[in-house]
Amino acid sequence: MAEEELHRVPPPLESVVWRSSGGDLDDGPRRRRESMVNKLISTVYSGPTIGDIESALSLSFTGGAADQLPADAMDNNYSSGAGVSTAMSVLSPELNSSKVLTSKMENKYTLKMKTCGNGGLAEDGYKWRKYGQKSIKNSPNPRSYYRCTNPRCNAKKQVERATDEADTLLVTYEGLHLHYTHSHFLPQHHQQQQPPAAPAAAGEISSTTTSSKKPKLQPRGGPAAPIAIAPIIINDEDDDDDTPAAGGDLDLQSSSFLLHGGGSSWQHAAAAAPRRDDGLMMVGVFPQQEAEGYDGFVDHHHHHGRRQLNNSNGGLLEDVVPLLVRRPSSSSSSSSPPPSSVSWHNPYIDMAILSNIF
DNA sequence: CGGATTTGACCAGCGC
DNA sequence: GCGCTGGTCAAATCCG
Repeated sequence: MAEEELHRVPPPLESVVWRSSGGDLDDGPRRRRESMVNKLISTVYSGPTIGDIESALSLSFTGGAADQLPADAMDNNYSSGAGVSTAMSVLSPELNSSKVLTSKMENKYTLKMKTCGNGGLAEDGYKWRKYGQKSIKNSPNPRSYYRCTNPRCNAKKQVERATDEADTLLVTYEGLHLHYTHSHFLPQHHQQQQPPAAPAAAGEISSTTTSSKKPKLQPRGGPAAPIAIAPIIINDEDDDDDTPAAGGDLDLQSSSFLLHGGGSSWQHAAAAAPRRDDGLMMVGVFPQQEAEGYDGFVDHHHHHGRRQLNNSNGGLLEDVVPLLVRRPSSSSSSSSPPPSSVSWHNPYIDMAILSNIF
């Protein structure tokens, strides 16, 4: 099927993970931001949520703080290095507030993603099974329906091409993943065998996880190249038991992650992948609506004894930003620099968003 | 041979 | 009530 030819592996990501606002912040904003970041930090990803991001961003970026971001970071084509750029965009207002896309279902949000020429798709760390496809009225492109293969997970997603932008995909996620991303279960030693060069690693991932016909995150026959997809792994300075997460201590190689405070009530949290000629680029994360019934939600597979961050809005962070952002494994929790000025060098990251689309 | 995908059928919700 | 539409089911098919 032609639609499956598009499947691919996420492109390599550039280093700089978190852009500070230039390092000249007042102590107040800095403290607030550090507080925010610390809040986000825990040793093991324990399911921070959209609400976490939103609250965190509101602490750090409201009051015009976003203006303090580097100009390039404010640009849709934020560039963090030569040959690397990331992009974030806001869905058109009608789409953002679309009643069509807004479901009664909570935790439903849409990713607007842009393919970059290779016709490929990034993985999102989860394994999906297609269970239907429908032609949608007034749309030349069919909509595909996917369900998470995890039996205890009711997460679903719908994928369709944007009618106005041939290279743009609209991926609507619905429901919560009650488990780690697929890659989280990869043997740690696999992940530690990650080659130091992220681009090469990404290439290997691409070659090993992409087949000519039915590329899959984890092709049958076992895990291929170690994939470091991930929710944001946050380290809590106050938490000494900085034991490795399920995914192990991953060196973040060539990663790029950016939380961007939006101007609206919704703070867009986007994991920005570098643009690559043959890559796929996620251009935005847009919740359909604020979820309301997931207060107290705890993913028992995530917390590992760690506190569950406030989850007022529901929606696992990994659903929104399926990234693994973890400081280099060599760093201990006690010696790690304050995350507020996170600039991890040689970090490894593997962003994955889409899978099994067209 | 087992698992994933395809695809027509079926069902529910909604508007008229 | 009827028709339209979107979402899901499930048998057939495909593929490694």
